Amino acid sequence: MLRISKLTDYGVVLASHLATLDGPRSVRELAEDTAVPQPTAAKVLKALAKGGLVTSTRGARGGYALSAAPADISIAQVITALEGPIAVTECTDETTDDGCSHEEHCGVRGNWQRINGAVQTALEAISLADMAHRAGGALITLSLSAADANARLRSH
Amino acid sequence: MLRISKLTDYGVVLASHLATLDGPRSVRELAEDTAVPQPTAAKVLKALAKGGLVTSTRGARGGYALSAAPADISIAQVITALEGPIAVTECTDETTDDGCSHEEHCGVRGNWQRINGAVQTALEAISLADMAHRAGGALITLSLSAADANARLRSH
DNA sequence: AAAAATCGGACCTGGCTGGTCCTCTTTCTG
DNA sequence: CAGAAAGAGGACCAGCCAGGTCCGATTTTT
Ligand code: SF4
Ligand code: SF4
Repeated sequence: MLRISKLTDYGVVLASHLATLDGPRSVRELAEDTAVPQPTAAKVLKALAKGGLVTSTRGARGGYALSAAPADISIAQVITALEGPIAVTECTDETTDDGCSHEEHCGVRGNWQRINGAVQTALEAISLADMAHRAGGALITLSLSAADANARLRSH
Repeated sequence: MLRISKLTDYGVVLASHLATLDGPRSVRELAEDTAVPQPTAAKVLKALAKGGLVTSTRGARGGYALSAAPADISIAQVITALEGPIAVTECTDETTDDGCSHEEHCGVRGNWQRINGAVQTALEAISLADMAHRAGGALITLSLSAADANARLRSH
């Protein structure tokens, strides 16, 4: 299924909604607007705050707000904040020194890492501003071109 | 993490390895070559067979072989066979009539579906032949272009 | 002082993933 | 024909983690 977790999805929803606002809002308000259960929304927002994507103000009249302009926050950041670095396969996760035993004699590994890179690049290119606008903004298109591929490789 | 399951990964490894061979091989042989534990490899190959990606011959001297040319099998097919249709979010899975309650008033849904489509297209474009060759074949490149995006949308 | 919020956890539970094993059936081979 | 080799088709289990709830402490406003 290649699915992102539901919590992450909520994170994107919450963040995108925040992108349409200016000032900080309380969890209750945000939860109501997005139809996400309050406790869950709170958990997600806490994680986003820990990731530095949103800023929180405590106390009465406190709440959450984006820490940067909507166009400057990518959904890749949201995903990373909620569920760690993007890694399609186990071996593409550089943080944990792996669990995949073979990795040495695995022929497909290199290609997976390139796929992973492509996905990551794509998600990094999509901003909250893009997501906030219905049917708006940039869309990923994928082209398959050996020339481009090699160019990309050489440039790294 | 956005990760594919380990079983699926093994499926890709096994299928890619099969792509480098011509005749059918037994599970034992394939497991040894790829360093995948035999019982697990058997399970994976059974799933691939059910998905029609590999053909099996029973009895002594039996085994598994690809059911088509390596260039004609995409890793998207492998993933689909192992873990169902590609669905980045819950609402992009058309088979199950959803679990995501809101979906109605969810502003980001449309964009997710486009992302999903892009990922799917990308994975469909990568063949086993590509994966089998180390550092070989086509690579996905991503371009962000509103014009292309709209063109793609209109064409659907 | 009281109310409104977030912070930082702990906590639980169900489902799923990874992995094993066993029994049947089919086919080849001697 | 008999036995060995190999896949088909499940059942089965342990561990993990996602999803979700809740509570006490802290901070700020009123
Ligand atoms: S090394 Fe190979 S088998 Fe291991 S996670 Fe990477 S692609 Fe999968
Ligand atoms: S409808 Fe919205 S909240 Fe539900 S799965 Fe799709 S993107 Fe996520």
